[in-house]
Amino acid sequence: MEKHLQAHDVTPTAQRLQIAEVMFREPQHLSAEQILAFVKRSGARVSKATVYNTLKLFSEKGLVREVIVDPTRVFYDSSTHVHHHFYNADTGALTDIPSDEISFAQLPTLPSGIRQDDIQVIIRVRKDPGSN
Amino acid sequence: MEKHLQAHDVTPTAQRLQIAEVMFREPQHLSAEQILAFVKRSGARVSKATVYNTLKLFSEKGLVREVIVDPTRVFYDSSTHVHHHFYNADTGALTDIPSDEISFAQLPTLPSGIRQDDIQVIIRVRKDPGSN
DNA sequence: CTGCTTGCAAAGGCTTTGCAGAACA
DNA sequence: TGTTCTGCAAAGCCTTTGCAAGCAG
Repeated sequence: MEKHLQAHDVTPTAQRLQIAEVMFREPQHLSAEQILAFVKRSGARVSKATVYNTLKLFSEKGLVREVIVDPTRVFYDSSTHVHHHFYNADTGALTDIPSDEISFAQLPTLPSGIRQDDIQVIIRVRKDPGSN
Repeated sequence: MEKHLQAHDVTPTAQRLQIAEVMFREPQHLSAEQILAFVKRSGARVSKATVYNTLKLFSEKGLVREVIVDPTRVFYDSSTHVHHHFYNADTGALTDIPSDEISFAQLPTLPSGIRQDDIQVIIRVRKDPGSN
């Protein structure tokens, strides 16, 4: 884990390692709040500010990916490879779309001088009212 | 315009018409703040709360579409048909991807009891550092 | 009258910031 | 010793809410 951070040019401190531990123990999507709770639950002492600082640093360094899908909070995705999401508007749950279930026939060309940073497909779903 | 609101089951009040006027005079993406500024600039008296209430109502009634792409604010899109966006992370500008430039080869099947609410492709772009 | 709408100000929730102390090289 | 990192509390920003006054049918 220490090597993983260093490989991304992130100095591994105790707090960063604890946050990384939570994020990378399995592929998942967590809000800052949830990450803070998990880290504290594991017995560590980390402040909210450090969680935010660290997540920002991680996303700049390519360790995690920000998922902007809920106007009230940012989710951090521990999988950085390109993949897409279902967002359940009823429950707030964010789940991966299996990569073999979605693909593009055509993608746009970018204006010159512009680089693609990320592509995200978000399929917003909710409970079918007819199935109640 | 009045008919347009009524057709979507929205009682046309003075404030709602003024907001609709701004939103629908051309296809565009605006934040609540920007909409408030435009409405005021046009000489009307509308409160911030009413702008928020109205945009929420409009999006519930399918008159506008919320675009969640910037963690700090919601954009409202006056085009409600399915289409996708470039988001310029440097400038905050949101622009449409021409619909003939993007298409899917495959889309996922949804779990039963779940209905698709919306699908959005967001291509986040930024200035190419190599082109400076 | 009765219910919906508006507006002001206050409250709320997430995130950032200022700054002093701690940790590290 | 100098730089980076951490943490607390306060500040900031966008958005929502409470509630009284206004309006419409």
